[in-house]
Amino acid sequence: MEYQHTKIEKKWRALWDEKKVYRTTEDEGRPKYYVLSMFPYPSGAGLHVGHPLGYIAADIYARYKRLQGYNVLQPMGYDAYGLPAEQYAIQTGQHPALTTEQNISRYREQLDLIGFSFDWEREVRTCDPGYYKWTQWAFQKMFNSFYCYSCQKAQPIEKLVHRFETKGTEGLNIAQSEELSFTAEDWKTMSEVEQQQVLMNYRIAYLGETMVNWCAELGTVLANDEVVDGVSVRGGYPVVQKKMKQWCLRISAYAQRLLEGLDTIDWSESIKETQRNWIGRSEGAEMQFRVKGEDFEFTIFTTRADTIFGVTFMVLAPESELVERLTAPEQKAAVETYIEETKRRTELDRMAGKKVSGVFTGKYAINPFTGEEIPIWVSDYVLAGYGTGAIMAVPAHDSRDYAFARHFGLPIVPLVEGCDVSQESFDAKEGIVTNSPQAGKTALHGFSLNGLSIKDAIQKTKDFIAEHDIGRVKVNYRLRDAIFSRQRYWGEPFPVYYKDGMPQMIPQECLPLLLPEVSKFLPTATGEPPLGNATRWAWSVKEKCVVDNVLIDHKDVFPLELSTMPGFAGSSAYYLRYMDPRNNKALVDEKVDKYWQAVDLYVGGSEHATGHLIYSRFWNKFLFDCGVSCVEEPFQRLVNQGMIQGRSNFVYRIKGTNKFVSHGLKDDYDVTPIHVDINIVHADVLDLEAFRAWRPEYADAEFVLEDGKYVCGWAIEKMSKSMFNVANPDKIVEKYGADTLRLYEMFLGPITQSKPWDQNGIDGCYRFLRRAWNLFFDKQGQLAVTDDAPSKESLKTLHKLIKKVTEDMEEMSYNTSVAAFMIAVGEWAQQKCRNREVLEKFVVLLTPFAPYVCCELWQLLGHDDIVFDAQWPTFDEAYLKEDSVTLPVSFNGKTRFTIEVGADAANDEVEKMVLAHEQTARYLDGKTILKIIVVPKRIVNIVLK
RNA sequence: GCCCAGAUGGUGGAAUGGUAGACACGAAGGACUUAAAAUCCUUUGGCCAGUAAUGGCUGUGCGGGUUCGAGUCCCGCUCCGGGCACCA
Repeated sequence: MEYQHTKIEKKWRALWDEKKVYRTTEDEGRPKYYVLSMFPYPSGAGLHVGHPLGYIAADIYARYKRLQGYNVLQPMGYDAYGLPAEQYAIQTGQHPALTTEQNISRYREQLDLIGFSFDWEREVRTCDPGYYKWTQWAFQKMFNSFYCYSCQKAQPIEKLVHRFETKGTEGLNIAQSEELSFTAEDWKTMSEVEQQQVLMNYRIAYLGETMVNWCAELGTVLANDEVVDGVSVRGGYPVVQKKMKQWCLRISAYAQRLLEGLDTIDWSESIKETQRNWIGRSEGAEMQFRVKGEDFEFTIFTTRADTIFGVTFMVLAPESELVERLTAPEQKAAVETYIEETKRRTELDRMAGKKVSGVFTGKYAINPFTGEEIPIWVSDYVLAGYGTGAIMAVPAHDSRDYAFARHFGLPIVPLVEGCDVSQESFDAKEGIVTNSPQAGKTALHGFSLNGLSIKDAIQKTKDFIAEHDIGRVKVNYRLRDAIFSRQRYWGEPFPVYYKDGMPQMIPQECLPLLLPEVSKFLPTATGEPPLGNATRWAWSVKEKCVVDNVLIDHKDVFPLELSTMPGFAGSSAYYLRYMDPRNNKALVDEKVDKYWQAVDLYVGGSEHATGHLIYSRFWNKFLFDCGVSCVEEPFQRLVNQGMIQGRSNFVYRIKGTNKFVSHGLKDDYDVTPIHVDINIVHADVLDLEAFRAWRPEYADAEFVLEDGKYVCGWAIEKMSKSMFNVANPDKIVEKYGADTLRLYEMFLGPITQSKPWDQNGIDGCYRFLRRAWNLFFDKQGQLAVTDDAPSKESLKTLHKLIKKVTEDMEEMSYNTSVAAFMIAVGEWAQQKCRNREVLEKFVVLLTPFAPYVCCELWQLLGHDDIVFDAQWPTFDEAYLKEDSVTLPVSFNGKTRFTIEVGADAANDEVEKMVLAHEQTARYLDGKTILKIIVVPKRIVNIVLK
């Protein structure tokens, strides 16, 4: 029988489906394992070969775990909300739900071909009301919570209300937008709206007026991770800073836990580092500076408290509220002009220009240690959003302060022994501190840092600051709260209405609040988000929401929130929903959650490092605090698959003609390279007929060939439709089969690495499968498996293979496993091994990689059950042992002769043998042995004096 | 500027401190074939010597070091990729 992949794969696809082999249920009797691939956004272009890379790797692992006896959960779904479908809707009027639905069907078709062991009964779609009900639910829970720093967790807002009623803000240690201070009495006299406004300052999901990234082209605000280099990630449109009232998530409250959690999870160092950078923890101190001649103090943040004696000026951010307060009348005009100027410069200019600019406020601060007067300046190199928006400038030890001091001729005072600040600042945090003022000249208690290392000096200063009430030790984070509103249509609607201008949560029993139909997907005439176009908009599947005897669906009395949630909302807890996707009563049943716990292996792209992977961790920690998720970190192990790039092919048209010249001869002509569809090129050789048929303008193309062939040029580029280099998995499955595609994608190289797709290598994997198949059949095509005792060699080959593949599994170095399979099959072919025992185990080993052909072979071997229920074989070292080993013996590194010893010979045995060897005596003539090094089974080295 | 990860044949890539280049592609040669495809076999890091079997030298970005022995460990560079960035 010949290996017919099409027939086999068709047969088993139907059988798997019929027998529901991938259905997973909770089973207390078996250990669980949760494998998850990041769910895709179903784009119109369909899957290319890059997409399944991670899925295949995850699937292999899932199948391996199952063969090892684990109860494996491996679901799949769709991240269905997103901008492309909406942009498409704006252009064509096609409802995004429809486009999304079509794209999903296409994705499903493609995914089904490749033979994944997904339990499709657990499929989720973020745009499905049964799903986003729980996204809305989680949002409401965040609205109704605050973050307590003392107990390090989220708490219900009622607790805070109670606290305000009894103690006001006294001794409060919780996450907040700004520091408020009031007594219990104050609280009680506040109106309800005032109380709501106060609570907004503490809620984890809160409505805040903040600087946001506004993208005019997309008509929406964007989160920090959606903006790179001043333009939107999607579309590359310019983004400006704008103050707007928006829903935000107080993710900054979780900064420390997000940081600490990284040490408990098995993720690549680079992605952890990316998250650490993004969180940006910096330990320092806040210090108060008094303003000269006034009873007014302002606070600065510094990580270099030790440099207090080198402060020669202060700088305020232009946007800082302090600027107005700290501008002397005579400088008012100059400061205002400067601030106007900075406003006009966009974020991008500020980054690109890096021109030193600033203006003096006319006022002076008092150095709390020395009493010195320090001029206060305003400059845009200080950011309003970080720290306190004000700094103490130490030009000797900070390059930005240095540039500023040089530009404006301000003094520079070095504080580190032996440093040279004549050309540049000394930013290093190493060295011995000097130049503290002489005792007596110092304003405070003869405080001196001289002779200390910088590290010790920082600590000493911090201690001093705290003791003398000059300031306090403070940790700052770069991580900002996530802006949670988008002025778009295709997203989860907020379950929020407004009463007296204050947001109210739609009653939980009315969830989900469905996304309304709109007449058009653009903003309304009055500039409201697209949801403003809806006429009937607050409707619920269950019942109408009535408040104060008025239907909430009443625009004028209870306006609804018109923004929708961002893309990351739906993807933040989907792994929990997979555990219990049809549950109507809870996001996930407690018992079910206890069983599946968290994702054991998560596979996806590293581009989500500062987006989804942070939001999801935050979201899960919040749910953990609420007792919904039972594990604090949602993804225990993360593997980032690399990107697959495209390998484009080119033809070379001679300018002004319809004549194409082969790659090797192109230098003899004046040519234009043109991208050519890689599907009509095989092994870089162009199919001339297919090319003529490809496009009408090439119908009568002429060719200049080399060796009778047209050879195309090539280049590695991003895989994209416009470069005609998209390798389509369907086509490969058709030609070679899904098993070959799976093997080849893994064989390409380590999965974590980015690499170009090279169609040319795929034959090798196809050949391997055919050879493997042929092990089971004789020349006449009859099944030729025998029950004879296996030969020693074939067992050795087998156990070598089991060992290698099992070891590779944990590391997911599947490329070397595939190589091991190839070697084993080669060896068995040579050994003429047809032994059932050996070949059966081989089939089990190969199953995760090539499930179709293995099912077929397993059946041909006479099994009634499916190979997925087989047992992963274990290896026996005994078969791998050699009887004897040949060891090269070298003198001072040069090989002289070899000896043969037993495989498990001890070192001293080998040594004795070497010494007894007659050639040893000859070499040693007149020399002394310094040392004999025996490397077991490898080499013997004798060092001579 | 700071942080992280990497650099091995024509190509993708293998190598618990122990025979570098597994495996695959590509290339060259051969077998079968009218021919082609398919399949199979041989060779394939570089240089040198030899008719040949073979032997020698050299070789993992560059320069040092540790070691009997380094692609692997340490120090210093160069280059490429990724992250952060007037974050005080």
